[in-house]
Amino acid sequence: MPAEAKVNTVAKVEARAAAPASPPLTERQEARRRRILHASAQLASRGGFDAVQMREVAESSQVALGTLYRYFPSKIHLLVATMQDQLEHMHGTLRKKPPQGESAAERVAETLMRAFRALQREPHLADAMVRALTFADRSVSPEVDQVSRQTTAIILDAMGLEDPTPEQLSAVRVIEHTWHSALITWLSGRASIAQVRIDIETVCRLIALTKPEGQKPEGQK
Amino acid sequence: MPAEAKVNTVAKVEARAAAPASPPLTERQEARRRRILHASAQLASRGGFDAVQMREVAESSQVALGTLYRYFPSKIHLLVATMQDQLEHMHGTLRKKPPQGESAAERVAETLMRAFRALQREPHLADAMVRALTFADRSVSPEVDQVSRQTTAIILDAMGLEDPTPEQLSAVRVIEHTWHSALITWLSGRASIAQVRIDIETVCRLIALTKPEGQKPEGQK
DNA sequence: CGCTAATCTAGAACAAGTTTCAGACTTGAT
DNA sequence: ATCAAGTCTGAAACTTGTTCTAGATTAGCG
Repeated sequence: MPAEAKVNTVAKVEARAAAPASPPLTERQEARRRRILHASAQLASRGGFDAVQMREVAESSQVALGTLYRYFPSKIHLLVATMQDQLEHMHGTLRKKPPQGESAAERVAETLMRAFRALQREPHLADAMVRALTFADRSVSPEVDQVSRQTTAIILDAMGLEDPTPEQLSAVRVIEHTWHSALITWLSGRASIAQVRIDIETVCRLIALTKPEGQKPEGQK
Repeated sequence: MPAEAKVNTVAKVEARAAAPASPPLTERQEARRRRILHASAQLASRGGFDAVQMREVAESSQVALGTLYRYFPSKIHLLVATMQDQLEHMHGTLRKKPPQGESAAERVAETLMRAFRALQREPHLADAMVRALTFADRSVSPEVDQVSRQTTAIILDAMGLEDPTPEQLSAVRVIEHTWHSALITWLSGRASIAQVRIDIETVCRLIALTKPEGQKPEGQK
């Protein structure tokens, strides 16, 4: 079925007519790219950020070092792309069984906790991806932004919103901030799993505050 | 006995804020340490994280490379210590002119925005410190924790709280998460200064939610 | 097919963080 | 003053991310 567009991490950022922005990849190139991402995720799963060594990735994916750098201009780019990959997969998984909570806040918290549990199964991989994400400098902005958009989409999905208000988008941004930072404190051993849950639940309360005026917060108490 | 006391885990220095009184450091050692931190901040101010090169720090502070590593076991340790230094200074500054807002939320937001403005004056230094902070792994946990405690203290100061409830501490943790993560998005050019302000103001609204029930939220609306 | 440009490969080379080592220097105790 | 233990220095070595080069392959095109 040709309808299967390349959902790949290669941003479908078309649009520019004149710009040679998105080169169509050959079969073999697409295969190389997949091998590289697979090797990256595999090495990351073993030993986290430090275990993803460019020479090893190149060898594992049977590609020359120079080629690896042609596909991903830095280790950070590679790991952020790996995260894009995983995020897509997770978004798909989450879509299949939407959260059950009554309020938007509950659903978002449930969704994030589900994602958190998935990360706990591969803590080293989580380490590599999250560290890369927060360490990324300006040269990786487009890719990091893409990850951010994907995360936003997941949260908005959980909220069940079509077109959020600016206020709601602010709340979502703050939730993302908390999510990333809480993950970091967990990964570096400074916060327990329980504490991450509390932080997520706490920040999700913000959602109730941003409801369009007519609605009253669906809180408990 | 030992000559110049063991500097090894110089970092495990008690939680004492700015106590040059108790450390087991010689005069000359204290001076070395200060030279190193000064060189670190200076180089960071010029070119950010990348400009802080251990060989340069060593040369600038007139210390052998091996000695630098004895004082700060890694570049990350060094930069986190630099941040501790700067934070102390900032806490002192903030104490002198406490924020004016009526509500706790307003005061915290004002305080963080003041800190943010200070960081904007030395964006490269901010880059070096914040990147180091979020990139730090478990081996730097004690030092990062110290920075976190200091930040918590600043926020609680702004709230005017003596003994916060667990709920309030959760809110403060979420505010810190947002603060760090928002800084990162700003440093990497993915968020504007205005957006950081909005995020800070948004998350500070959480404070009103965590008041012990007796008290009415001090906002109007 | 034959050509040209782009891509890929192997490997060396470079850069910066980190480690190691022998020898000179300090310090505090005897 | 002397000595043992701990510290500092200078320099080299090692590690891993990144860049560069020359030659082999591949892709697209007339």
